Amino acid sequence: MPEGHTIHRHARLQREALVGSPVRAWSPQGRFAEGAAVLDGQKLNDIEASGKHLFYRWELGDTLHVHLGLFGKYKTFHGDPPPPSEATRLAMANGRSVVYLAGPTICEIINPQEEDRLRSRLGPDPLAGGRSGPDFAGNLARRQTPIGAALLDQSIVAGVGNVYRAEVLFKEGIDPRTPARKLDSAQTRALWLRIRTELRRGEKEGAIVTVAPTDIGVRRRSDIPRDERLYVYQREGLPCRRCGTVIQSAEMANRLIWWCPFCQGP
DNA sequence: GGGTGATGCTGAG
DNA sequence: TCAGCCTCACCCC
Repeated sequence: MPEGHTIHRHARLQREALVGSPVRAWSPQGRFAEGAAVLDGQKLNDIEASGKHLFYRWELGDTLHVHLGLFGKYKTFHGDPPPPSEATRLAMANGRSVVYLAGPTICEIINPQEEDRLRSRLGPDPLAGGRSGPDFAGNLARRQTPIGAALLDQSIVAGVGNVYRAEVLFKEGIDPRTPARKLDSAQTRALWLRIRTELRRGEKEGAIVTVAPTDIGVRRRSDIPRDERLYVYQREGLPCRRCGTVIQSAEMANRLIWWCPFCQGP
C-alpha cells in the first residue's frame, strides 16, 4: 500500500530496527543475490525516504535504492521471525529484527550520479520537512494539466498517490478537472497544507483515514469502520458522506479518480 | 482453493 | 496510449 506515508513509515520503523548495527543481507528468492552479497555484514548508517523512494546508506558508501511500485511490500519482525516467503527479494536482519522485502519495482545499488539524476526528477516531499509549499505552488503554476493529474506527477509533489489525490481534493472542495494553474494562491497553499497533514497522519497511523468521525456519525477516530475511512476513493455511484450527492468517477492520468460534483463543484 | 485487483511507473510504439 | 512488471491480501466458492 505504498503512497508516501507508507514509505516514510517504513523508513522510520526500519531505522529503529536496523540502523547502527551490522546487518546480515541475503536474497531468499535469488534475484538480488549479488546486491545482497555486497551489503551483507555492513553496518547500516541511515535510511532516507524521499517521495516514494527509499535510500539505505551503508558504511562502505553503498546506497541501496528501493521503490515498491504497486505491488511491493515490506514486513518487519522483532524477535523470532517466520521464514521469508519464496518471493522475498531481500532480507535484512540483525540480532533483534528482520525486514523482508517482496515485489518491489526497484531494488538496486546505485552510485551518486544515479541518485542525483533520480532526485532531480522529484518535486517537494511534504513529509521531508522544510518549507516547500512555494515550490509546489510554482510547479502547479506552470501546468496546463488538471489538478487531479498534477497531483500524481511526482515531479510536482513527491509522495501523493491515487488515494490521497482524490481525498485531498475532496477535502479542499476542488474539482479534479480544474487546470492546475487556475488555482489561486490561497487554494494552492491550503492544498499543500492539506496534503502534508493527511500524509503525516497516514504515516503515524499506518493507514489512510481521511473522514472526520462526525461525518459518519461516530465519536472517535478509532471508531471509524474500515470501509468508511474515505470520502470518495472507489465510491462511484454511492452517496457523498457530506451531502448525499452521487460520487462520480473518470479516468485521469491513466488512473480512476472520484469526486463529489456538489462538494467539489464550481 | 482459485481468481482478482491494487495506494506505481517505465518504455516501446 | 498501453503492455508489462511483480506479489499477496482479500473475496468468493
